[in-house]
Amino acid sequence: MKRKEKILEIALQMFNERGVSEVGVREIARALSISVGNLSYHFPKKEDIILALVNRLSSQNNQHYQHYHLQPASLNHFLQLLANIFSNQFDHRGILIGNAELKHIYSTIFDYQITLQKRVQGFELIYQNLQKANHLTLSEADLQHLISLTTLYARFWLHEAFIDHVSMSKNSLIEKYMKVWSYQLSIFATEEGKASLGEYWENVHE
Amino acid sequence: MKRKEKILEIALQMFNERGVSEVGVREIARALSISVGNLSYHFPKKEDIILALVNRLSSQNNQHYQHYHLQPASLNHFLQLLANIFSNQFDHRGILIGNAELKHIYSTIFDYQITLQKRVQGFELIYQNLQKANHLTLSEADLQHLISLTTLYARFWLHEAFIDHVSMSKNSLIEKYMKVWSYQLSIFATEEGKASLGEYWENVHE
DNA sequence: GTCTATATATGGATAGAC
DNA sequence: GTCTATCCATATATAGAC
Repeated sequence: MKRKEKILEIALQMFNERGVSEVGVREIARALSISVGNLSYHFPKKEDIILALVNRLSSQNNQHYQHYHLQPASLNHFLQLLANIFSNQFDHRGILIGNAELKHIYSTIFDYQITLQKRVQGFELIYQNLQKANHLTLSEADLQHLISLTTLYARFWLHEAFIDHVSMSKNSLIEKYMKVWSYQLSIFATEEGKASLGEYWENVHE
Repeated sequence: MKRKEKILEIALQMFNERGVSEVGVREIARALSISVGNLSYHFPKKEDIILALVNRLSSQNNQHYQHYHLQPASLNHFLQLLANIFSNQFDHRGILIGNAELKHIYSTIFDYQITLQKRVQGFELIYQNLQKANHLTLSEADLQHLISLTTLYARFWLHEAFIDHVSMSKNSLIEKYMKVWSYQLSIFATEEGKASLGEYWENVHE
């Protein structure tokens, strides 16, 4: 089992550096000092490697969501959740960006439409609870708007970051994109909510 | 010259349907009823085809920007500009989505950082003029926020659309994503600005 | 589990005749 | 401009020794 994990680790590193389509199975095997045959024993197809990495990303994100819901709803905690997800996405950037096979892979793992629905419903629940906690003030239209923008932003900030700001560090990038979203949330935040956003940024800069 | 254009037209159509990486030069040649050698005569590398399509997209978008600036600044005209750009992007979706080579292509055509700067400055100018025209009320922070979100949204709505809503028609998709952005603009719009947004949607539904 | 070797397929790119 | 034929690289997949 150790070997499979090592393969995933090295493969992800190479995908991150050069992109999925630019990395061949021979190169992965060489980087691991094993043979192609051996690699094929563990992951018969290259897609199986990507699949395993996608699953890992997905399950890690789910853990972050679950952890969030154990806490009282607050914009501070919500930003922490986003930062964790952003960090996780960054670490898997190789398989999330410019990956033509990804769509096909998603359709093989699960019903993608259901995944999307769950994502939307997840943010809906979070925002509704933030409203109940008196951190946000949202009309129904505001809520739907925020959900639409959130689902897009939380997925594609990484694409822009990776294309436009290659030279920036992981932490700088996450901070940059978190600040934009924090600002967007502050538009709909109560005074209590704004204070909670402030708490997040105080903790970040310690 | 006729032949080159025909190649671009068919290639783009195939890229849109199946993605750049899934379409081979042999298939393009077959669809055109010419030989691979002949195709290579016009475009020595597959990348040259993509490059030509990227340039076409870029120059068409520039024309839309120029046309916008000939008109008085208004949110109505700005939405029209966005709709034109969205439409153009949709038509070139094959080369904009899931295209691992795109980043490399951009770096070969021009200094990409300068292109980015121009894009940001372009939106800055547009928003500043909309403020002068009394359609938007923006603090400096609002302005920067809106620019950040715009540059991201105007590029990646297409990715989300293509991944999540494959079955929707071009017009429905553009309307869906335009509505979200219209709502975002309305947050910062004056009464006059909101009326101008309303004008746009009246004309759309005629 | 791991190796070497090889079969098979497919993709991009090119050489040279017409 | 257009063709045919071929080269070269890479991916999957498998056989069989250790």
